[in-house]
Amino acid sequence: MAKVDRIRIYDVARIAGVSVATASKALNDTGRMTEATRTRVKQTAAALGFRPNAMARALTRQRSFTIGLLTNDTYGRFTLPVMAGINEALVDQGVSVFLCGIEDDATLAKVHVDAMLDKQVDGIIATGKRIDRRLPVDLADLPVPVVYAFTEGPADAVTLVSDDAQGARAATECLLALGRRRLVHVTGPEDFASVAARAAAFRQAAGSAAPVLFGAWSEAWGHEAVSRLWSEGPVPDAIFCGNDQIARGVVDALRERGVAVPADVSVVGFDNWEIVSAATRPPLTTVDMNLKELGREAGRLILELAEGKPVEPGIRTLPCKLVVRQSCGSKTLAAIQGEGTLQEV
Amino acid sequence: MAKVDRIRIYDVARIAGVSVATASKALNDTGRMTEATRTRVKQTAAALGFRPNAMARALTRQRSFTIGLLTNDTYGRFTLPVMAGINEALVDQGVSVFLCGIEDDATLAKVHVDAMLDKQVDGIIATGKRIDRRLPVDLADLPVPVVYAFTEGPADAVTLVSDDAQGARAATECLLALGRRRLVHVTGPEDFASVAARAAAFRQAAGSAAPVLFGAWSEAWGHEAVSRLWSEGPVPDAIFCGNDQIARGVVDALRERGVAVPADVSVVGFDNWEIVSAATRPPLTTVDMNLKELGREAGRLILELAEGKPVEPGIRTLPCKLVVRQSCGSKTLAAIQGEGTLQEV
DNA sequence: CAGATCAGGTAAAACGGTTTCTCATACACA
DNA sequence: TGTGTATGAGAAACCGTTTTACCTGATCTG
Repeated sequence: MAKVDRIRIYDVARIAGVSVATASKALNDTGRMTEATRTRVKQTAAALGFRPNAMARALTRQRSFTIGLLTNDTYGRFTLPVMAGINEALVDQGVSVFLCGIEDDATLAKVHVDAMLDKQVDGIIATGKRIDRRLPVDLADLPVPVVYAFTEGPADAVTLVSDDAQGARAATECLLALGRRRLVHVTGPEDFASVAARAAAFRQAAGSAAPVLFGAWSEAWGHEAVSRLWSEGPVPDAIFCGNDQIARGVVDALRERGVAVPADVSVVGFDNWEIVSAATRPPLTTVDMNLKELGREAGRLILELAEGKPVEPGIRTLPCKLVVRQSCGSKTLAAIQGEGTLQEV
Repeated sequence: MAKVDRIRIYDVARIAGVSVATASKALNDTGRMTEATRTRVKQTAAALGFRPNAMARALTRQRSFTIGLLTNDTYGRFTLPVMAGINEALVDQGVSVFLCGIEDDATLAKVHVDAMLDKQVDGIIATGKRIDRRLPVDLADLPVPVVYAFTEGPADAVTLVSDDAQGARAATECLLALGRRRLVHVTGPEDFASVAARAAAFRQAAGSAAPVLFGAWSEAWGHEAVSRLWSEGPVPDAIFCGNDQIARGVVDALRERGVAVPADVSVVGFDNWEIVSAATRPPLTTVDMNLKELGREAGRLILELAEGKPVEPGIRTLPCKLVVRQSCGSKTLAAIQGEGTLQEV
């Protein structure tokens, strides 16, 4: 930690032999001056390693090149990829991200939002772990723009979600394309909007009589569902699961029962949570919600809003893509479905 | 998004009938004035909802109340808990955190560090996914203090790591206390410092003849290790695993082999990665590295350094704690070991 | 050749606070 | 009554940029 005094624009100006005003304009490509002067200043600045003080700049520009990211997903399952995307979209615009983890604590959320506003963020991205729940804080009437990503916002807000229906349809159609006919959907709690959307899309593609089993988002529920399915009626030849944890439970239960995956039964998951989907034996074919792209889009949008550009409010739906591994069974599936939303790995 | 002009200290001063200077001093509890004046100003400020502009304040104070968090752990396994701890330590000090994800990309790292310095961060916390690797950027000679948490730093830096040896010892001693005698350690790649430290501690506690199997950090390796152990020499009655993924592979392999856990074999993991350890059947007894506490400590330290207080450089080791679930077998283990580093869940 | 235009540059005023000095006033003391 | 000293408050400088307004020559126009 070397305490060196930073070079100020004042130093650059003095050494380049111009006024501070000229130096500023030269460096920002504004104002009028000979090209010679401009390059001379720029070269001097570069030689001295001048980097403008962002605080001082923010003070006059009324723009801090900083945005706040609010999340209640402390586990990171959904937030991490979103964050990666946001960062990717913002880093080369020179925008930094304040990360604020609020765990469903309204007071904490308020503290963080206030701190962000004090620090003059140019905008806030709100993100969560559930698409149909709001963060425990009201972000309407803030003096800065807000983008909601993977969490519910007010009706007139800019909101980004992944297309649950399209993802579920892709999964179901994949199973049908493989020749499977007795499809079952084993999914999470019925009160999740995603659950309802995926189930509806499943039924639409697989036939309204296709069974849907609601339960918990856990491996244990996957196990239980299998034992229920195999003890009751006709056994399915394909199971589409509401998330990868359930799918893993299903696959494990089938193996223990001596049912071959994918030979006897095809299984498809949802989320593409690699830690689960890649460790399953066999690795899971699953629906990827493209959360990183969703984050990138959120970054782009908050930037546009921060720059005062108009952005159409409303809910934007981003497509999911099916990631084909081994649990569904085909190696030529990509050939069968020629869609852009499909990805062979 | 309501565009309301923020209240400035100027407004507070005018309405309270004092000068800006007095207002500032009143609000910051500095300078001299009658108590009456001070409270009047404070009340006015509160009534108006005045919140000082952090940028302006940082400009004069030379302190931004902002720190940067640099990480290459994009997966979040280790960074997330650390982050949570940092946040916890900093939020009520009014300090915000810039999150910078750099994925082993030196150029990206440099960009982020420069951006952080431009934004006048008061300090930087570097964190990673591996205790014996450095981030791809040199943070020595920075004009701000740096704390290294769960990543390697220069010898004269302030570094925080968890106590691998103590954690491994706790796990091994737990197995011994349960009456197990044929202990095996199944762990990750030999070139990890953590692996070496844990293996050494294991051997020290279990006897130098106790076998150690090095492999990968994966469930698959856990499977393979079991098949190797059960095909070769005498079978163990306790397996201490280098992480929870290996442990889960081990437990699954044992179940498939008809070996009862914990009746026949006790299994202990490492990391307490809940998504793995809690989903294992039976749930894993495992070593928790206390990463959140490590984060909290990192937050405290960077704060002290930022305030100019002296902090003894060197490596600080934080204790792990054993989290007892069902895979090791005892329900009265807590009674056997009376240590403070033990936690029943 | 006077007056208008324009190119190139600078001084000074923001931005919103903090901090250092200075200055009345009141009070104690000789 | 004159002098020295706390005390409370304000004026002004400052932090490091950007931006506005203005100035000075040079060129153009009629």
